[in-house]
Amino acid sequence: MKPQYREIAEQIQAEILAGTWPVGARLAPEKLLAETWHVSRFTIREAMSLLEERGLISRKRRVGTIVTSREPADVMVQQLNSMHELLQYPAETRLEMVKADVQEADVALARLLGCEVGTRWAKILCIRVSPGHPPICWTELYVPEDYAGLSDQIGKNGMPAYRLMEETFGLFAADITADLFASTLASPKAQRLGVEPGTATLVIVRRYRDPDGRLFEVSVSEHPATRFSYTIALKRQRQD
Amino acid sequence: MKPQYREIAEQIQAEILAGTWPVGARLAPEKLLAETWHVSRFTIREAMSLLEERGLISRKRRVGTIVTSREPADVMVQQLNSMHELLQYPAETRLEMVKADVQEADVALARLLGCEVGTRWAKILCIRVSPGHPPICWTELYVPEDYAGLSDQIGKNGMPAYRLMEETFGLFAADITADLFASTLASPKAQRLGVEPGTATLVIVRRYRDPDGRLFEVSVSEHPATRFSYTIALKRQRQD
DNA sequence: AAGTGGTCTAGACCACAGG
DNA sequence: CTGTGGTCTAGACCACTTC
Repeated sequence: MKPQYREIAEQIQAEILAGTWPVGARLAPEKLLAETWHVSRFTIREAMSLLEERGLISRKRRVGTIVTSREPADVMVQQLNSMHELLQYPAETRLEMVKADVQEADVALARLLGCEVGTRWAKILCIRVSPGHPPICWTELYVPEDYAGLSDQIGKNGMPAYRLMEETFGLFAADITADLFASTLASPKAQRLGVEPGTATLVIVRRYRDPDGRLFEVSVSEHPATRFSYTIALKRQRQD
Repeated sequence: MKPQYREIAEQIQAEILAGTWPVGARLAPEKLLAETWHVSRFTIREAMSLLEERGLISRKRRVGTIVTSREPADVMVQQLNSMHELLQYPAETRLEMVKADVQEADVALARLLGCEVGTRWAKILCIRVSPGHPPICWTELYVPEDYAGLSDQIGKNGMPAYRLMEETFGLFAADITADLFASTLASPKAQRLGVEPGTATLVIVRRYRDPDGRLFEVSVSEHPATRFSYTIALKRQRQD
């Protein structure tokens, strides 16, 4: 037997899809809906929670319930036991610093980082190594000049750089984006990694932002082909 | 003012972390917890919902509430308005079929597809084109032999292949994984795409499984460098 | 038979956005 | 001031699992 709140959610969802309540419209208050459907407000609230989960409505205290979308969002969930899985490097690998300096963002760097031209960034060059294996990748870390002290911490406890930033400077990575594309490896880096210049590489640009959207770290990693692959696993839920 | 159910959830979470209730232990029934905390069962249930969301407990009707993890899972959510965003090809692009045949999985193919050696698969070769632009990528689709009829549908309505599979054969892609790595492009494909053989490419292998875990489509796409990049955006929530 | 979480009722008070 | 969703109480019945 299907619970009432599911039944009610489905019917309201159908009505939203049919356009009975267009996007932007305000639904009747919960109390009134309860009377209309001849159920208690509790049951209505359970139904509303379902619709909210699906991204169809937005509920605001003292304001009301607004229709925000006509069709349920297709929600894909990636669940990680720890953020480390986002990085996907084996635990025994370590980041080794090669060189650190400070530079002003020119047009090219500003585009890469997604920042303003002229801002000053600490640039930390590293390689990721694994005992008994060839190096995994070449990594360039960019952090705002104020956080240049990060370079002293690289490789500590095997922690990834963004975690060091969180611990050292009290930041929180609330929003992470990763861009992945193919390129070829320039000569000095190729030498460091022990491969031919011009080798195909997987480039991953990761950008870390705090809860206010401020960019506080960008890492650019170049992985020679065959040494690394990146996996994304997503689950999709049926809506009903 | 923090609601009571949040307060209670936090304290129980702290106790789980401290090991007061180890993984596998059963929490007191909701009714008893309500008495212990001097609140109604509703408030306890709200608290339990929070803990369940965080993956700390599992609730089963007529059985009880079991501790399933000591620390909250770091939940990263990728929300897509439609599954098409997973594919990330502009809407005006289209898949064009080049050739279709059937082949038996040898060791190499079985490894690529993540299937058993000896199973038979329809192999459909395609290129993804965009009007007025050079081709975007070379795509090889593999589907179980029973679904070989898919090849007649390729490019229809501009729908991605997995959607055609869903519509045509009543399947549902509940679980999708994507592997990304760099490679170089072999000669015949390079010619088709109008680039030099040996050009660096981004390879994306996508595997689609139905709710029972059965693999029903694998696509292998090779994107010449500079023509395509893949973006992942994740949000992380603080657990209190 | 006893005990469990899921569902549901019929109330209540609150703080504050909006007219 | 009114109306709103968020929080909360104190009950209830159910279907099924476990004893």
